[in-house]
Amino acid sequence: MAKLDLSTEEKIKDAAKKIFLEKGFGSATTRDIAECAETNIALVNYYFRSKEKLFHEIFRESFAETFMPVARILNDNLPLEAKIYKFVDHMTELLKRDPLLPMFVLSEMRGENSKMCELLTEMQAEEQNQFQQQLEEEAAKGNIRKTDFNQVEASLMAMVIFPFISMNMIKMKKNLTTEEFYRFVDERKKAIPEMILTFLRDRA
Amino acid sequence: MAKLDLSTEEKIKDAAKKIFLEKGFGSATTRDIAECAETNIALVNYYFRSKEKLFHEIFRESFAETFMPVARILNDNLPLEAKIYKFVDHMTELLKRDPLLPMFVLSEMRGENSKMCELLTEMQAEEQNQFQQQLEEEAAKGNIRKTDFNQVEASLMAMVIFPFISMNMIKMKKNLTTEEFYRFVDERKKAIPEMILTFLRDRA
DNA sequence: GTCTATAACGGGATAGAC
DNA sequence: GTCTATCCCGTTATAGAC
Repeated sequence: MAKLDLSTEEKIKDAAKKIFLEKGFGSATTRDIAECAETNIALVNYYFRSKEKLFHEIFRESFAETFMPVARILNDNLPLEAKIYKFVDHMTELLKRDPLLPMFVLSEMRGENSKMCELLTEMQAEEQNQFQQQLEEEAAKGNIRKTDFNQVEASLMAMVIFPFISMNMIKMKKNLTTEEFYRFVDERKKAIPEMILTFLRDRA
Repeated sequence: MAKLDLSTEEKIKDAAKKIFLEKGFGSATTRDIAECAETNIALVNYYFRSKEKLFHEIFRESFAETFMPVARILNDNLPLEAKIYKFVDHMTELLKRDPLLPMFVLSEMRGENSKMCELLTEMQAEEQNQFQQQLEEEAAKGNIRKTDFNQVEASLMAMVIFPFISMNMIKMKKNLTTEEFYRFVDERKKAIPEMILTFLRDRA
């Protein structure tokens, strides 16, 4: 059980991630986190100074270090079809490991929340949208339909991410176990690229 | 200004909806709500007994009375194409009036939250999926491709709802004002049915 | 119905011993 | 680094005057 050998700091961070992802900043308490990490409140503050600082660290790691690298697959140098399949596959696998991540990130950005927004703007300053360029070039060559890039991008992201955001609702409505839900999103690894590519290739 | 003539109870409910939708249950405080309704905490509790009771009332109204009726358009007796266009159009208009609604509903269902889940199960007990039957019939007739209904439904919902859940992120990333964002989702009223229908009609 | 005042509680943070 | 005890504040909820 390697988990028991983790440093206290790591145990607290793991616990904090679990609690924050489940409850969000507002509903999570430092007591929850301390208890879940099998220590006490004083140590949480000893290592991280405050609940807010701890939250920021979790948020940054979850978003910048976990989510963004996968999102950047769209900027890889790959043929269109392979790229879309790879993106959907990798993103789905990431979200299966961390299904609460999208809800966590997005729910903390409600109401023009200043703190998180700052974080994000600095993160994505670099972005360069190789994907947009690729779609335009393929359209110019007549290989695919001419489309509004933003619409395609939004639909792609939506189709991959949204099922995880509404996971509990889907599981309830369709009466699925977690395994069945994961089978469902695994099937989407094929269904989503199929829909997008069928649409793109149908030159209207 | 009809708003000033509202009964105190209505003013409190309106304020509560605004605050809860912005911050979620955990981060919203009764003080916020009272202040926003231009009264005091005592009156909030006088009319609604507790913060939690007030929340439940808002949640039920938002979901059952606002969201579900539009979702049920998929069970209307309409030709496939007209139905999809109507659904996307009505849902988009609903969400433009209440852009925080999906985030609100879904974020309160994290972590297998028992309270909200009960509410939802009783609500949707009736559902009968005329839409699924319709897709199967059209496929049998050879008018559209044979598909997995759950995948199509998930993609449709995702494409309509997800942009509102990630509204702040989109606005920031693409540097959009609220008006520009609304123009973006208005364009989706055409883009989404187009993608779905192109896919369905392409008999693989 | 509406307000002021306050009780009762819970949460974040810290002091200080070890 | 770790723990116990405690402070202090914000929050919910209510009692009681008007």
